[in-house]
Amino acid sequence: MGDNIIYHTIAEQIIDSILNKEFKTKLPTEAQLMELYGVSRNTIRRAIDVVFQRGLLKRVQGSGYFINDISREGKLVVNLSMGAGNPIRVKDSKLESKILSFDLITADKQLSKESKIPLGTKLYKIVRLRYLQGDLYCLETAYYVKSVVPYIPKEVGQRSIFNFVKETYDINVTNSENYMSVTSLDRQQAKHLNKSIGSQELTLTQYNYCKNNVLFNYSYSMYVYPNINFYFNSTRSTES
Amino acid sequence: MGDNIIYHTIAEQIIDSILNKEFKTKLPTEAQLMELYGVSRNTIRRAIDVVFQRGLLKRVQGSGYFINDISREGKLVVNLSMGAGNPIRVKDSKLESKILSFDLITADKQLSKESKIPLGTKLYKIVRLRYLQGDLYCLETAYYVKSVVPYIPKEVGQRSIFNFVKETYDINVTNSENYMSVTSLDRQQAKHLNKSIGSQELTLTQYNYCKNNVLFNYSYSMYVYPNINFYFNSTRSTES
DNA sequence: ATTGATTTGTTCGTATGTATC
DNA sequence: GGATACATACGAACAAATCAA
Repeated sequence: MGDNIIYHTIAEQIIDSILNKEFKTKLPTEAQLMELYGVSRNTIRRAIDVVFQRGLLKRVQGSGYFINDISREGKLVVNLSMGAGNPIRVKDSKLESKILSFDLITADKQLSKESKIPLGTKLYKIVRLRYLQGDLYCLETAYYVKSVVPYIPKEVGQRSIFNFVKETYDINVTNSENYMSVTSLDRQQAKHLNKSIGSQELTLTQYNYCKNNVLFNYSYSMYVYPNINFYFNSTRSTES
Repeated sequence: MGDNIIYHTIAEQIIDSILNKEFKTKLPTEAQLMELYGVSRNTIRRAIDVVFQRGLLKRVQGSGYFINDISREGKLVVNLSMGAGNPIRVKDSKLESKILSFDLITADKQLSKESKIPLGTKLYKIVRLRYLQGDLYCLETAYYVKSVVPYIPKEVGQRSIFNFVKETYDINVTNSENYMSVTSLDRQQAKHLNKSIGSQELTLTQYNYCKNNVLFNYSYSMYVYPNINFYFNSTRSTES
């Protein structure tokens, strides 16, 4: 089940400490963290790298690691660097779903072209409306590769499919490719979202890979939650 | 000027090799790269990490590093993991600008609240329309912190301000915070972009930091280029 | 189907450089 | 200037996944 890779588990513990406000403005120093977790400096730095890549830290040489505040005045911020399955990592945030369709399909030419999933691949196709704290959040169309995820019971569609896949098949997301765009609603989409036809909505298209870059999920979601913001962090060294 | 940090320069060379199609589907093995650049395995792996974080690779244990194709059928893909200053890293892509306003201002309460830039900070405020290959690309409103970037000549607004800042003050972007959202155009914005008032447009808000996390740029840009997609890559270890 | 070689992943140790306080 | 704290780079060993014989 779990993960016995040290730096991963330390990273998760540091993240939890940040979210639980045990670490408030600054992380302990590397030396203190080495002491705390009983590992080498390299391992601590690997763990901190992970936390940093989640967009939770600023690092200042000679000074320390400072905890990032990514909130925006009056806006819902979804941290995409944090994980697609549960991007909103707040204790009391409740995400509910209403299934609109649930099918086992075979990738046709159209889908294959738009998604690059090989023609003929067997997929679960699940369309659902999602609600955050009772408010309409997004319209999601998700495909799961059957050869990786052999079976999804329909009831699971009402809660987190990622959690089900994790608990049942021990499949974790290790890598995601994300595309943000705006798309126009067609008649049916508009109806489901209580919007007018042609309305431009923020759309996130995702490819989720599990261990060793095996694709297990492809999805696109149209977000209608008011003032929603997708956050992510990027780093660069130098440019050519 | 330049950067004598080995793994950064190796990373840049690998990226160039990928973009120039010298490496086509796969990177050489770590052992070969160690040989090629005459450095230790750790350093090669650090360099590869950088390339990976740019969203250019898939890594498969026991097999190798595979080059990612992030293109999408009939769509312009901007790789945000790659660098905000020049996200479109193609030789013949030409980005031109038309300055709408250019001012030296002081952060007021409103700006300070929305951007978290301290009240009273002296800033260059530059509003411009940007054109990609002659086609309207975005409406950008950018603020540069004067204490970090002492002077920007107005003419520079027509080309890359990031390049100017880099060449003149040796300031590089090392970290960016990005927020994607949709915003409604006000009357003036609509006029500049040839859209109707209230039209919903894809908006990227960015905070760009230079060495040791000093903020030097804050901006928001509304993108109207048809079918534009913003790509970025995210990785996870395990989830709680 | 097993083995063995190849290739990437994790973890340790150590030394030195550089920015901040 | 000195102490603290993060950054870079080397070397080494073993683990785990893949691939080919």
